[in-house]
Amino acid sequence: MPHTSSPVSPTAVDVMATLTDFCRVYQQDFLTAAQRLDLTYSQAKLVCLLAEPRAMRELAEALSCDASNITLLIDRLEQRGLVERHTDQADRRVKKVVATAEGTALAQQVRDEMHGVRAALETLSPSRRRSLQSILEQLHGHMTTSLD
Amino acid sequence: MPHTSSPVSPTAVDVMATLTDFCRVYQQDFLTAAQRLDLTYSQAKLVCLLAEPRAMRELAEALSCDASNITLLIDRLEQRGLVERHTDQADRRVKKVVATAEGTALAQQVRDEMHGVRAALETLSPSRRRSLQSILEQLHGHMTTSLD
DNA sequence: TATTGTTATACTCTATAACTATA
DNA sequence: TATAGTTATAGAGTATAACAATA
Repeated sequence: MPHTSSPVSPTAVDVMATLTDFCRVYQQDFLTAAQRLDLTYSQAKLVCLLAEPRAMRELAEALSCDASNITLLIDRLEQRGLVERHTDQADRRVKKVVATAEGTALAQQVRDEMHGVRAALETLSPSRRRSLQSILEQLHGHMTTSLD
Repeated sequence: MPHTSSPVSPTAVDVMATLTDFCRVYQQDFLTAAQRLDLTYSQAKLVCLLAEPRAMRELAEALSCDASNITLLIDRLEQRGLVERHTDQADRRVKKVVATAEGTALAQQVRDEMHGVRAALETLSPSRRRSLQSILEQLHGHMTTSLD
């Protein structure tokens, strides 16, 4: 049951186990960063998603949760002055959620607080970094297009 | 504000953005797989962690939540016959959680149900797969040792 | 005394269903 | 009639604090 690197190429299953371990550590780093900034996990995810304005419905999709939950989550972020609701004039049913300056700054702080991931990435040589970037883009592209 | 691949090597910040996107998709695939098997997110994580017996305390650490929460989570898994508690004879305060045959099989099913990640990994050439494996091991190793 | 696991409690997250306002 | 967002509610996850059993 090979789990680590071997002279021959690892199978997709081997890589998946490694990827699973890595994503667990990544997620933990994200959670810790969020908590240091007084954000729950979902709040931090929302703030980081709001690089540009998004409808409530889109945010529910991105968090893969029911749309009804977004109301309260955004309520709390709005009370903290991190986001604002703007009715879409093209379709007055839609509310676009927009990050305020504070919200945008906090999203950046979340990323900055992910010391573990950041430091680990700094240990990569430029060529390995380029390689990782390229492979992740291939994987991500394949996974998102296959969902359409 | 470069986000995608470019002729020069991407910075750690560039790669981090890509990694964030990828981990979000990965996590969603895991959640969907868990829900198809009637497991909550935390339950699925626990089941997948129990390749070998672990103390309640260790599980809390792995899920980075308070130890008190593990009690109810394990209660539910135990009621479904997926895990068992065994008092550690070396230290009778400790309870080791052990996956049953059904629990082990279900953990494997969770991994099998992650079609998106699996299919994406299948698109990698052997050399890129080997490269990804090696890079992830470097990153994971760096992040876990820096936490000690 | 310190540690493991449990219980009780309160807050947050999440899904479901019923409602409103717009389309 | 269909859709975007809201409200109400119930079930699950989580942290805090206090407790029993064991070390």
